[in-house]
Amino acid sequence: MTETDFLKDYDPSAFQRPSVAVDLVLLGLRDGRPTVLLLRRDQHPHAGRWALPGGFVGIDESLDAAAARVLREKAAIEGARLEQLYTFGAVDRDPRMRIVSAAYLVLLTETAFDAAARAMPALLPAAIHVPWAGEAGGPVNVLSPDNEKLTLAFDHADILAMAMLRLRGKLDYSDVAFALLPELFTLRQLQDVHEAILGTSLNKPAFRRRLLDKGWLAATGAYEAGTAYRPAELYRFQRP
Amino acid sequence: MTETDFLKDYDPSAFQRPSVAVDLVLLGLRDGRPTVLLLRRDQHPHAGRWALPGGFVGIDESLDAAAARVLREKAAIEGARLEQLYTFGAVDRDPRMRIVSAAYLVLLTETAFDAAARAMPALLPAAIHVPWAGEAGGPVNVLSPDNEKLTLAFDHADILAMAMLRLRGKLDYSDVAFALLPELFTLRQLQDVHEAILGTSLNKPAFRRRLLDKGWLAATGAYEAGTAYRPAELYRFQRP
DNA sequence: CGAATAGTGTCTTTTAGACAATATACG
DNA sequence: CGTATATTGTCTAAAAGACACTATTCG
Repeated sequence: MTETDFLKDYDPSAFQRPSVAVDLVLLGLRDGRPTVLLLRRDQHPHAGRWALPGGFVGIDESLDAAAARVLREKAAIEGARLEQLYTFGAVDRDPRMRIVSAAYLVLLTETAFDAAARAMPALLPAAIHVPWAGEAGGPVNVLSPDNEKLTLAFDHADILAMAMLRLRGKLDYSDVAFALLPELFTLRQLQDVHEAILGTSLNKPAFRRRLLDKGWLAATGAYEAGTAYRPAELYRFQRP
Repeated sequence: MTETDFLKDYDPSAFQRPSVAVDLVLLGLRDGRPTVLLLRRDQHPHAGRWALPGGFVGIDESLDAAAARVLREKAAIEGARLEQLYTFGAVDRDPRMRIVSAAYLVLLTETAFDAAARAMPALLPAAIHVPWAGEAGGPVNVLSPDNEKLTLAFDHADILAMAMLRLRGKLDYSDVAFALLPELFTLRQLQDVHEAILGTSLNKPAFRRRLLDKGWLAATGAYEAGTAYRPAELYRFQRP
């Protein structure tokens, strides 16, 4: 190792550093479709485009803590589950300056999603349409409430595509689906969540069997109310 | 948004920034066991402990490019496949200064692994022992060639544990296993790789059926040579 | 031929898909 | 009772596990 390398390793303060940021994918389901909360940029660059909420990471703040803070500041949400997704580090991803950004995924129940949209009127709930491009995933379309196709700022479309892909991949070995549902839910609601994330329809008896066999579901004996037909039993998620 | 927030968003150069680094998990198989290449630290902090090769990310260098450069500089490897693993951003993960580090996984064939170990004598090939702690993964043990348990520097044991977990998770829907094998390989070698990563033994006929049915394998008609018994046919990996 | 491992056949068990029958609510 | 959906039963098809049998090479 040369002297220069040595110094470089030991005194990186002598070198210019990238800024470090976090970006949040706030994901919920609306009308049975995956939906994300976006902020409209009104400044250069990408003025007029829609962006994921984000913020810089403080020098005394872990990545996770920064994500939690941004969640609080920009969406008024406390204590939701944050999961790191991927870190985007292309040199030119932000034309203003070099920013390395760790993307986080936050899964919201319908209640939490609506509360955030109400508390922060600047947040636009935009539906995500995932064209079925095979297992590999692919670019996603983002639609405004008026069904207009939105253009996202920076590389945020890539971030969103990765979020959807990750979600699909984790669907049947993790508890992500339950993070999108309220405490009590019916098996049909659970199946709807799976179908929305996968973008396919599933066989009902097989789905029930499979999920019940996992041992993650506890029947409550209570039933949904206010339906015009036979009410479904309510279940609760319970760690295996 | 307050004036302060506005300035903070627009002029982060006024704030202290974390350093950004990459750390590499250089993974191969030796004697049928997962093995990682480590560097011994001889400076404070964690002097005497073993660490993953790593380096700082330049201001004009993407994360991926930095990982490729470190791979070249510290392991003399060109053009291997790099896959981003996770970004570690705890405040105190390095006592010297705030460093956010993106961990990358590099899968090496036995040939490439040995070449790196020979080209860079400082690199120690350390066997990874993954105690079977269920699907969730867990801490891993790292053993020197003399079978002594090594203590890793910083949070590098966490990084390694995550690498093994990721590897296991991707094993049967991606081509990771083939990245650890030479161009031509036997089905038994492929099964050995799977067993080493999973830490379990697999059923031979079922394994063959499953892998052949994926359509990723092309029989070459050639056979291994120099065995004291019936030679196995050589296969090649071929995208589906 | 004996030893060692490659490769295959087949039976059983498990899991998933299809489809329909039964059950229960509301009005 | 009619309608709409929940829940279950059952048949079939596909996948995985177990185990043993045959095949091929070396010396």
